[in-house]
Amino acid sequence: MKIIYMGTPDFAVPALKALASSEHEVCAVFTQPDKPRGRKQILTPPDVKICAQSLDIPVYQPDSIKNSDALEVINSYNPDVIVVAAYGKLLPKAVLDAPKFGCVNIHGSLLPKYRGAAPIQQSVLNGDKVTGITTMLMDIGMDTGDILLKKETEIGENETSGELFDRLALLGGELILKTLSALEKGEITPQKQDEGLATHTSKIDKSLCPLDFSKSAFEVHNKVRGLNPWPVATAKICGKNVKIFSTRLCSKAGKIGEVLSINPFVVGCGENSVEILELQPEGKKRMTADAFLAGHRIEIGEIIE
RNA sequence: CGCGGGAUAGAGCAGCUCGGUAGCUCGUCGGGCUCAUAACCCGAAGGUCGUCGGUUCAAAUCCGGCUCCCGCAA
Repeated sequence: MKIIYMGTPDFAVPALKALASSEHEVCAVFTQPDKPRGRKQILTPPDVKICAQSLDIPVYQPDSIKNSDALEVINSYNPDVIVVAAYGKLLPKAVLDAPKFGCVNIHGSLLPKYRGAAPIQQSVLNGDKVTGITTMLMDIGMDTGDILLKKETEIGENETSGELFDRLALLGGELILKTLSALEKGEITPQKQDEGLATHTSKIDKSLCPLDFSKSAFEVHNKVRGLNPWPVATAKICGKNVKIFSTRLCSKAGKIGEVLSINPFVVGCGENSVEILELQPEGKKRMTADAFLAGHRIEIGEIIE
């Protein structure tokens, strides 16, 4: 099939690669405009653009996909299908209707659960045991289109959003190939989503970062995993903001926020406790809890916020 | 010139105001204790104090330039 691919971050790269090395033809890639990133605000191209360029696929970065120019470009390629993965913009009806097979989205959850912006982080934040990838025929709504195929995967007890992202991105690549070949042969009957089961996720935001040790250890641990690698959960230790990169569940019991042990570094929660493994004080580099404690006099019984 | 923290032994920190012997915790190595140990005791090795220059009898410390790392904001 002749494909136009739309995607932006690293999550969308494996599927693009999978398509490019398949029997299908990726004739053009749409991605978000380069954006300033990092401390120096350097203009950085999206990962999908870098990948597309290395594959010698033409790249388009319109500010808006809603104007007629974009539609003209799309029509000029006369695509059989548009594949969308974390593109970052809603597509207008004219674009949805342009390709013969419509627009197929690769979504990082088992729809209709977790429609919207951050399904992968949300599944980790909620401590789900299972998640997956869904391919669906896009319609006007936010992830409301008819479902084509699903692929489940288990979430590890200590798996971070970043790790899950990487795995799901690869699964997405596999699933989109299956989806397209089945779609082409007419072997798929699109399934309506069950609106009664639908849930929606909003964007992840830094206001989620501060840890609340009055919550159960499970919830604290899920927050640490779910916000890694971005924006990363934080706690106040020795009066400073400290990012908490990784934790492990621990069954010791103690007061909320109380340091229960120094080696390992265990902090009491509302229920049970968590062992802090890796952290980063503001202005410092990321380090193990061991290293941090070597230079900071923290006593057993001290309270952390 | 967006705001701010930082660079000292393999790791993490103190020392800098007030210039004068390189310090702490951990790790490493050796020894001891112990049925045993990641526990405890004794000892040792390991640092051009980021870099270049200035002031000074004397600079980790005071002054100026440079490089690199990081947090916030975006």
